[in-house]
Formats: sequence, C-alpha cells, structure tokens
Amino acid sequence: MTPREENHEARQEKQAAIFDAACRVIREKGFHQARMADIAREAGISYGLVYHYFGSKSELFDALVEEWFSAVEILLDRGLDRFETIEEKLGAVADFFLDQYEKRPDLVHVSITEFSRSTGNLTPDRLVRFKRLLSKVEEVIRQAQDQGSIRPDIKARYQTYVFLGAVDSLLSTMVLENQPLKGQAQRQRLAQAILTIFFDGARPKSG
Amino acid sequence: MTPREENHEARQEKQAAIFDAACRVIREKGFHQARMADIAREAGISYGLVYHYFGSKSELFDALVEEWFSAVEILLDRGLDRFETIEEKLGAVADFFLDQYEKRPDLVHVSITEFSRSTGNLTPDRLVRFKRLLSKVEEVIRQAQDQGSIRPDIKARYQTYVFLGAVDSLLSTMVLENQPLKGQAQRQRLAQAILTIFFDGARPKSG
Amino acid sequence: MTPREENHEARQEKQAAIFDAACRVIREKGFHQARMADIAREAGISYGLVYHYFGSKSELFDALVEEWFSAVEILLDRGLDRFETIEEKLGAVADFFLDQYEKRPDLVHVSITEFSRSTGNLTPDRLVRFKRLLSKVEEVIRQAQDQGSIRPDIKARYQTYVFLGAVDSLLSTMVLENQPLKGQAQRQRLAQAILTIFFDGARPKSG
Amino acid sequence: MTPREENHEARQEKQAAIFDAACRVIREKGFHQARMADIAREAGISYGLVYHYFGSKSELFDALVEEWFSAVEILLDRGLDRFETIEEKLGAVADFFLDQYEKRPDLVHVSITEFSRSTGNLTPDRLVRFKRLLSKVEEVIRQAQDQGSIRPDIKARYQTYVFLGAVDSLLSTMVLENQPLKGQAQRQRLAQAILTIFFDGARPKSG
DNA sequence: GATGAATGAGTGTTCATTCAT
DNA sequence: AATGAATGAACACTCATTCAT
Repeated sequence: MTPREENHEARQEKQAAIFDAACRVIREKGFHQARMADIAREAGISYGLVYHYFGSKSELFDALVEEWFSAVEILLDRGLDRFETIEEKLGAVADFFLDQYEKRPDLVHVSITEFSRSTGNLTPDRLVRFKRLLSKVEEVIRQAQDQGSIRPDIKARYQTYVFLGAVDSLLSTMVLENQPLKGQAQRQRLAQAILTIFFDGARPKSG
Repeated sequence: MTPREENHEARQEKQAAIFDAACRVIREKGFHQARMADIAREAGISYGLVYHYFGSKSELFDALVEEWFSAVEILLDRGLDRFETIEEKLGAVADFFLDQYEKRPDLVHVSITEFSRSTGNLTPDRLVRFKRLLSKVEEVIRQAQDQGSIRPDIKARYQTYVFLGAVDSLLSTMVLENQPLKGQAQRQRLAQAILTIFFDGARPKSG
Repeated sequence: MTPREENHEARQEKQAAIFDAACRVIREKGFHQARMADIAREAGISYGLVYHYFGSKSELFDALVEEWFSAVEILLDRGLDRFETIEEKLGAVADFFLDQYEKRPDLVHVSITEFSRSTGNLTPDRLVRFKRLLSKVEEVIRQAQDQGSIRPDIKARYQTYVFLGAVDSLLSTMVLENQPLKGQAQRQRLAQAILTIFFDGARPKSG
Repeated sequence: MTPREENHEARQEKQAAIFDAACRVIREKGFHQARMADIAREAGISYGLVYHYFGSKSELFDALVEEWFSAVEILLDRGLDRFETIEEKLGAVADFFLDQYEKRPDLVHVSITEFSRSTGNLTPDRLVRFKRLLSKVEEVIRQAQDQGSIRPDIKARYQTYVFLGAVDSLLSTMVLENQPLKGQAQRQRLAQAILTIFFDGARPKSG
C-alpha cells in the first residue's frame, strides 16, 4: 500500500466516524437540534475538524441522504430483476428495508424521521429520488398485472401505497419505539406477515 | 349578543387567523424555518400580536398538534362504535383522513411532515397520542378476528400496519406532491381501493 | 364642591392609587422588572389607563422621585431652622427618615433601593437633589463648629458622612430585611442610639 | 511553560479583559442598560465571544458579584484576626474598602450602585453574603464591648450601623461623584476622620 | 375617561462557519 | 491534519407606548 493510499484510507475512516456520529446525534435529537459541536464530540474529534471532511452541516446531511438513497437505488436498479415472481420481488423490497434496519438502525431512523417526510429537509432533488421508489414498485406491480399475477381492477399506484405503506408503517413503529431487530428469522416473519396480507387480504378464507 | 361575547368571538377569530397563517407558513417552510415574523406577516398582523394570542412559538405549534390530535381522538373515541362491521369501521378511518385532508389540507400536511415522524417535534407526550391511533385500530381488528371477520393467523398488529400504512402512504404522497383532493366521489374511490386490497388482497381471483 | 372640583378630586385619587401601586410593585421587583402591566393590575385599573395619568413609565418614576425629594426638601428648607442646638437639628433629620419609613415604607424602600444609588436611575438632575441633603447637613454641622458645639478638627463633610451614613445604614437594613417600624418609642430609641454614638463616640467613658 | 498552561493563561487573560470591560460598561450605564454588544465592543472583541467566556449576561454579572464578595469575605475570614485592638480592626475594615476603591474603582462602583441595594439584583443568596459583613463587624464590636473597649450601653448592632454607614457614605459619595482616590496618605486621612468621630464622637472636648 | 388590542424597536442568545496557530 | 477561539447573522421574545372603540 502506497503512502498515498494509506492516507486516503485514513481519511475514509475518519470521514466514516464523523458520518456515524452524525447519524447517532441526528437520530437522537433531530437534524435541527443536532449541533455541529455535538457531532464532533460524539465522533471524538475537535470542533473544527468536521469542516475538513464535510464542508458544511447541510453537506454532512447530504452525505447521509446520499448513503441512504444510493442503497435504495441499488435495490431498485439491480436488486429486483433477478427475481421472477412478484412475490419474490416485493419480498426482496421488504427484506431490503428490514435488513437495512438491522444493519444500520441509525441511518434508517434518520431516513424515516428526518428526510422522508420533513418539509424543511425534503428538497425537490430529494423528493425526486424519494419518488423513484414509489415509481419502481408501481412499475413492478403493473408488469405483474400484465402478466396476470396481480389483480388488474385496482390501479397499480394504489396497490403500491398499500404495500410500501405497510413496510413504512412497520419500520416507523420500530424506529419510534426504538425496537431493535435481530436475526433473519424475525425479519422473515415480519416480511411474511406483510406479504400475506398484501397478497391474500385480511378477510378470512371462507369455508 | 353581549359586548363580552362579541369580544370573545373576535378573539377567537383572530386566534384562528393566526392559527391558519401558522399552518400555511409551517407547511411551506417547516417548523424550524418558519419565523414568527413570517407567521405574523402571513396573518396580516404585527409581530408582537402573535404573542398576544399564543405565548410562544412552541405554544403555537402545540395548538396545531392539539387541533389535529383532538380530531383524531374524537374519531377514535366516538367515531367508530356506531358501525357494525369491520369493513365499515376501517372505511370510517380511511374516510376520516381523506375528509380531513380535503377540508384542512394545511393541517394534515403539517401533521404528516412535522409531527408524525420528526424526532425533534415528537415529544413523549405526542408519541403517546400518536400510538393511540395504532392501538385503537389494532383493537378493532382484534375484535373482528374474534368474530371471525378478520383472518386470525396474522397478528392484529401487523394487519394494522398494512391498513394504516396504506392510508398514510396515500396521504403522504398527496401531501408531498401538493395534490388537492376534491369531492366525496374521489375520496370514496381512494378509500375503496385501499379497503379492497386490504380485505381481498392483491392476488387476482383465481378462476 | 363644584363638578369641576369633584372631577379634579377624583383624578387626584386615581392618580394616587396608581402612584401607590407603582410604589408597591417597584419595591417588590425593582424599577426595571416592574412592568406597566403589573402596576395597572396592582392598581386595579386597565392597562392603558396608566397613560392617562402618567405619560410614561419614566414620568411615573419621576413622580415617585419627586414625592420623595420634595419631602426631603421641605425638611431641609423649613424643618431645621426652628431648632437651636445641633443635637436637635440632627435629631430632627434622623426623626424625619424614621418617620417617613413608618408612614410610607414603600416609598422609602424605593428611594433606597432604586434611586439613591442606582447608576441607571440617578440622572444628573436627581444627583443634584440628592447632594443637597449632604450639603445641608454639612452646612448645619459647619455652623455648629463655628459655634463650638461640634469639634472643629474634623472636616464637616466627614462628620456628615458619619451621621448620614448611620441613618442610611439603619434604614437600608430595615428595608432590605422588610422590618416594619412601629411607634414613636421605637423611633426614638433608634434615633437616640445613633445620636449618642455620633456625639459621644463609641469609646467607653474612662473612669 | 507547557502549551496547555499558555492556553489556560491566555484564557484567563481574555476572561479578565471581558470582566473589566463589563465593569466599565456597567459602571457607566447600569446593569440593565448595559448591552452585551456594549461589553463586547468595550472589550474589543466580537459579540459572540463574550458567550465563549461567560454563559450569559447574568453569569457575567455573577462573576462581578463573586469577585467583590470573595474579596470582602477574605477580609472577614482572615483579615481581622491578626489585629488586637478594636481600633485596629475597624481601621482595617475602613482601609480595605478605601484600598479596593483605589485599586478597582469600577468594581467598587458597581458593587455600590448595582448590587448592594438594588432590589432587582439583590438575590436572597447575595443578601446573605451582604449581611455577613454587618454580622462580622457587629461581632467584633460585641467582643470589644466584652473587653471594655467599646461602650456597652448602646447595642453593638447600632454601633455597627454608625461605623459601616460612615464608610459606605464616604465611598458612595466618591463613587457618585467619580472622585478618584490616590495614595495611602489620602486613604489614611479619610479613615482617620471616620475612626475619630466613631470612637470619640463629634462633640468637642469639653475643657 | 376607560379598555385592551395592536405595534415594533430592542436585546439576549444560539450556532454554523471561518481562521490563526 | 488538527484545534478551538473568534465571528456575526439570525431569531425568539419582551414590553413601553399608541390607538381604535
């Protein structure tokens, strides 16, 4: 490893430490209540050093947004095509969110409490990226309608609301109550519950 | 009408005007970006007068929260019992939110973007009120399970996520895209779509 | 009594009520902490009415100052000449302050805590009036020196500090501890103690 | 000197500079009229920096109060015991105040005009510290009464009023008239005058 | 006279950002 | 790179004063 590479790597690490600290602080206090001083203290570095790695508070926030949306976009761009059935595809979507929450609860917390709804933080640019998720799921559902595996009498958009709303509600509740999520088994149980209702409905099987 | 009553009424009106102005400004810019000066200007009154009617910015915000939650609580406490079937009850819930959005889009907007998820604004007290909605719907669903009108093999809590998540997603999307909602017909179509998926599922009827 | 006189009298009474209220409130909270609203409430009248009787807060304060200094000036101008001896004259001065404190403790309180020392309130104009007291006592003492009834080897000005300082300390202590003063007997005991020390000194009579 | 010590020392110096600036500004305009901006300008630093060193305006004021009372308390606790006679002890008290006024006229000015009498600024806590001075002098005088060096027929408390009142009046006058005090000779003349009157009285020696 | 709503200048405090070392 | 002192714009809140009724 060249000195240059070492240097670069050290930089990456420190940046990641600040990033994580920001996640924790913003999760705890919200974006507006989170002060740069809090983040520096949480990261164990000096006040001014944050500005060496992130040009401003909003740039630091942008990095969180970017981290989140890029993960979502990888899912949307490359994570669904390998599945055949709509059940698998939507299962992969649900899995993705639950998996993210297990691995990076702070980031998911922040994504839910700070950027997915807040007027102040949801810039037009971010809104566009947010809507891509809706559009992609809608598209997947519409294709399934074409193939006859999803009912055609309800607009794909509405079916999207039901499905993504369920995932979002579940995550939101866990986030707001600070419930941790542990293990694939639990994840699958949750995903299964949502998928079952979504596909088969809440009405008991008659007979 | 006595002078005292007139006075009182005038006070109510002015307070409502400030309330509405606050709604619009907070909807537009978010709570933290909304300056008291903006609200005063929007209400067409002087800076200091806001403080005649609301003791502080956070008290003004509390009033919005109160207005919203008290409407929700009326629904929860008195709005569902007169219905017999689970379909009617959940239909009433969906109707309520769509109706509120039609009548008071600013307040609903603020409720979604500012207090239902934001860590900074969601005080423990508000979280409790927020969770009452979840609990009530869960209770209604559990009763329906007991009566055999909702499938018993999925926890009521998960079914609640699906139903309320659908409503929330729908509203959130309309709110974030500033889509107006007009007329009972449109409301019913939306509610019907959600209820149909929720009860019957997305899977096409086989055969 | 003509209607005009009645009117005038009513005005006087109301003004006096506001004056007294101001005394009490300013005594309680200090001039800067005393709000016009507090004074109006204490006087049992409406907010704006204070401005019918006193043009501004500082005018109201001026009225208190005036009331106090005019009493002092009556003492200085007409209250001492009828006495012959220096003992009687200084006794009259001590008596005056103790008597005022008994009769109008609020006004004396305010005079001590708000205008005799406070930089912010002691305008040049008021300082001049304040110094007249010092000068008058100094003059009285100097005359006594000339007549051989006060020792000549210490500047009259310094003797003035001792005498007035003693009176001021006594009053200040009573004021700061909210001690009431009741009856001529108590007044005379206090005055006597101060005069005895002042004239005869603290040293025990040798032999 | 280690870097850390240098740093610490620099901090102390800057803090002292702000302290002194606050003294001057508060002396000039009074506590309430003194704006933080004035103090910053007087100290030659930026607005916000004052808050780096003192958390709030009232904390800054507290620092002045503390500085003054701690000096007084050193006198009371350790400054009088080494003297034998009551003349020496009270002389030390008078000397102390005159010495402080010569060395730190601004602080003494502020102590007289802002915290020794003002209702608004004299918190219960400060009142207690203020009364310790009275109590200590009273105690010293009482001991002298027991030893026969102060007349026993007048309450020690009243004799305290005469002595401290004299010192206070002298200082107050100098402060209100902005008279500087220079040199030990002048100090001694003033102290001597007060002590002479206090001990021997104003009455000329008969015979 | 009497009321209290209305006005807006003034100020303490916060905190993102910059900069000297 | 690293530190933390320094800067100053921004903003909530107060309250003396005015004014319409």
